[in-house]
Amino acid sequence: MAKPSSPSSPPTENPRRAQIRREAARLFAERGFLGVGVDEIGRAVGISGPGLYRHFAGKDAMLADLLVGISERLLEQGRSRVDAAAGPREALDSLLQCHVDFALDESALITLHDRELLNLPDPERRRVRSLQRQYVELWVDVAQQVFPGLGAEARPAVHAVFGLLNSTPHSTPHGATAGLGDPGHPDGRAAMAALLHRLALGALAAAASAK
Amino acid sequence: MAKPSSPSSPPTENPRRAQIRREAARLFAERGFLGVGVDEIGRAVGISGPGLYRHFAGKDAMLADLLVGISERLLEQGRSRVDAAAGPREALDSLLQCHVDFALDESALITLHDRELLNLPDPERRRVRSLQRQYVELWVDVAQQVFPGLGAEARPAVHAVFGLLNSTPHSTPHGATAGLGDPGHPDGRAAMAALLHRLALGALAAAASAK
DNA sequence: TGCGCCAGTGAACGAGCGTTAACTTATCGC
DNA sequence: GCGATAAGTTAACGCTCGTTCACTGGCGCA
Repeated sequence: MAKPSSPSSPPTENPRRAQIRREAARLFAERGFLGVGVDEIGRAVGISGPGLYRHFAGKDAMLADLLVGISERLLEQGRSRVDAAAGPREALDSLLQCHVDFALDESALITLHDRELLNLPDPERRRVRSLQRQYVELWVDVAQQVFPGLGAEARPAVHAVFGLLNSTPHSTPHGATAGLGDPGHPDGRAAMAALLHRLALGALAAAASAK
Repeated sequence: MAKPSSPSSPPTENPRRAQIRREAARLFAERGFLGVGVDEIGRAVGISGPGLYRHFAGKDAMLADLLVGISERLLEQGRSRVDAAAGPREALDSLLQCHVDFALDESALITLHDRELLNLPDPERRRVRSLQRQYVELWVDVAQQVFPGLGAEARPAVHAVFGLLNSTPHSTPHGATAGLGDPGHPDGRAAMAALLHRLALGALAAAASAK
């Protein structure tokens, strides 16, 4: 009863747990939390259905683990980037690069992050919401310093930019880069990252100018 | 067996059907297609569960009706706006205004539009996908005319802009305008529309310049 | 060697859901 | 007035799904 609940990273992390996390994230992102059965998750990792309960307290616990994890990492990395930056402009670029990396490399988690909040048990949902709020706050502060013209529109503008950045999984279902060179080609990823960076900066700049 | 299936708009549209559509869209957007039961939809319109089957062939048919409807209206209105425009720049502004109106006024449908494609029966899913593809194509053509610098990045850029525009329901769950004046105030909506317009144009412009 | 634990299995349970069936009531054209 | 039809009702069926239970093979360790 005390085993399957885990602090975020015990000294020796069970590899099976990591495997389950990976496959569950992929399946949840593909067909939705309610659209995937535990038997299917089990089959994806080579064990069958109820065997998952040796590693997670339940299906809810898997989703909670994924969402709390991604929210914590986003906020933590975002903060460290901002702290390490020389000025607001560098901070914004660093935040952007960090978020784009998440969107491109962990698109499944990014998808879940704003799609499956509802299916979270109450305490974890509050925690994730709180982390998300702090992350937005971080962006709003930096954005207002770089673009003072934003004013009260900073927060909705930042939300919209998140929508822009997080849209990548929608247009490129499985790591393909929609029309930007060969999908598997490493330059495809770089081109997409650069494009997202430019789009986001251009959006914020436009929102801040011509009121 | 021939009654509950409807062409898009018979001369006299059953008001109960419209009511069911409205409530189902709201509930599906709030908690996901698989997260709401037919009893709940029935209760929302004042009848109970199986009574819905007098108006729709099944739960799937309700979702199909909603998604095909919004896809058709988006494409149809988009095309007529482009055809009526004097030039590419006016066409783009008109497309933007049209899409922003949809995002703000029918946020539930916009949410479903890219979230619940998976839960659609196969023929309707193909139809919706085809309509969406044509709608994207419409945007890509116009965007490339206004911003020739976009080149091959036009399509991913347009997808990203859709993510930006469609993010409004995420940040403002129920018609509230996150931080832009009073939520119910008519100016809140106008301010949000103008902001989204500027953000989208700025993003495209930035993507097209400084390659 | 034998004891205990870890990871996994298949069977079973209980709840919830979409759908169907049988039946009731009100409305409307003739 | 009267039968047909539209619009609901409740009860029930069948299936799926998350979870629990009893059990088992393998591995480390005294």
